[in-house]
Amino acid sequence: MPELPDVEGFRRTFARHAANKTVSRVEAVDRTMTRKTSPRSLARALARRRFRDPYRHGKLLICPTGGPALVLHFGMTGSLEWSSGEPRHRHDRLVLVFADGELRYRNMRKFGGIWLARDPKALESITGRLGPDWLEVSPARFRERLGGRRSSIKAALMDQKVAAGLGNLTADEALWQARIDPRRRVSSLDEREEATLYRKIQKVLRDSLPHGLVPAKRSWLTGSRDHRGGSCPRCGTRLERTRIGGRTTVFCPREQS
DNA sequence: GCTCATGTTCCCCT
DNA sequence: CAGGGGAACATGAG
Repeated sequence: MPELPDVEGFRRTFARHAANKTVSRVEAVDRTMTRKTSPRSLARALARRRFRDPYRHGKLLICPTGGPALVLHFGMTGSLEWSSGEPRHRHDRLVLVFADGELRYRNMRKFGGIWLARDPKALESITGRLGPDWLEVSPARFRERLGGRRSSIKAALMDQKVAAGLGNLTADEALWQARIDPRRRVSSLDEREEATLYRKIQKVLRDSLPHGLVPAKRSWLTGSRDHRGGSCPRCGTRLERTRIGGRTTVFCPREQS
């Protein structure tokens, strides 16, 4: 699931249950998921620390303590679950234990990862490869960062160095709403199309935020993309699928060309 | 058995 | 060097 709206949902979960609270201990850390640290170092560094308000950069969730910060990436199947009694799940890869319950980082496929940033410089080494967060980037900055690319527009939107947070679903959705063919070269878009695309991306993200996921709305591409033989919610044309950047890409061949 | 999956990275070509 | 294709990663679901 995790694209920007999903991670924003996880941020809210963390803020509600873990921020301004002290972790009593850290358990069940899967050692194949820790990056540049080990389960033991992580547990030692976080135990008895008090979390501050978490924030998000693209698909990364950053959880500062005042000392080290916990950084989570959810890959394709990650989530954050609060529990005050239910048994743990087999895919829980990290458990933060608090006095009133547990916050569990769950991740079936184990893409993504868990980092410990001991100082601002270490944090910068984790986030530094990402472009600005999509909810913060201005239209001018977007155009500037997009400029000069020779790739398809969809590949550029998925590239987290341009701006961070879009994924396969949100990229397809915004391109469909903007009526732009995902296969087009970035250089072929005119100013008006770039402006429309920017607005649609912002709209897709902002409309999704309250749900904490990208909703499968009937009026959106998301509502039809999963059915075999699905049709365009606007014009009824049979949707087409192809692969761009290694990912399934769904679009309306009539309106996006 | 087979295909496909909302992410990222790395290798090999062009 | 930029970018595309494909594979890899790990674990399912249908």
